[in-house]
Amino acid sequence: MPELPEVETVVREIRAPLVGRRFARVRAGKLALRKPWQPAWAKILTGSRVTAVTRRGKWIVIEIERNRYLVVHLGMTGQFTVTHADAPIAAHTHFVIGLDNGAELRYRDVRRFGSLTLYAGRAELDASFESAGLGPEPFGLDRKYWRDSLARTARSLKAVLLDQRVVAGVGNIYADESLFRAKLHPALIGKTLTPAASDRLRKAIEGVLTFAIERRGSSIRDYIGGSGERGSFQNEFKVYGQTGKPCPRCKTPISRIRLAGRSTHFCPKCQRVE
DNA sequence: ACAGGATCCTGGGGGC
DNA sequence: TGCCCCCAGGATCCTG
Repeated sequence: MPELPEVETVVREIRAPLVGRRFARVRAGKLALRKPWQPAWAKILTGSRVTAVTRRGKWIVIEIERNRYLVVHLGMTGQFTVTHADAPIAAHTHFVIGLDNGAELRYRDVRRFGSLTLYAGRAELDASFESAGLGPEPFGLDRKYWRDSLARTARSLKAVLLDQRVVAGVGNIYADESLFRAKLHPALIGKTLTPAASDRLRKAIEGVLTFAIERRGSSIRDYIGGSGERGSFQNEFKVYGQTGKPCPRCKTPISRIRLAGRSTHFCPKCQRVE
């Protein structure tokens, strides 16, 4: 579910209630997430103070004193919230971390595609991102890097946008919305783009993500922010999930195809194959 | 190198 | 009400 705007919203909303607090109690559920949780990690976390909360691509990084990093991925249905301890614990809640002021950090994930992992040190954290080949953040992307990345590949633009090694943070919603904004067909082959079209796409990604963060992300089914409230960018979709509805620019019905293994939405008239 | 499919999971919605 | 099928903000592995 969550792509960069949703993850960024969670990070912004859990940062204030977490930074400076100590983890007082860590309770892990029995069901496994995508990466196995080591029971020993609970002991390490207990009593430790949070020093920072940041984001890298779709990953949440919670920095803890003594050089530990709790890294969280929300998968498709992950929810990461700070709530009052007396709030009822929803089904599919896999982690409850009590804070020293009585609040609770909770991780809920219906499909369990997400993960929580503890890294012992910055080097280990960096190595994990590096071994995955995680690409640069989409904001302030180097123009030449982006042009070259496209010029080098015979893959479709949709496939490139979804590839976290090329650019980190874009997922299915924002790939489709970015391609619409840039007026580029999702099936266009990277190496066929003109430099101008490449630049247009780079700026479209930034524009769409920035706007989506302002709207606190998209809440379609499961997503909620760190404070538990829904986002509203789902009300701004131009093409994602708009199959058959009129294109906001030219009124042509929005098409839906399967591309790079994912549902792909676009305007067959505005987004030319060129 | 790349496309496509399967996999990990659970739940919602539509059709019958 | 039940059943079956398809769908879902992701990542990764395997085959051809």
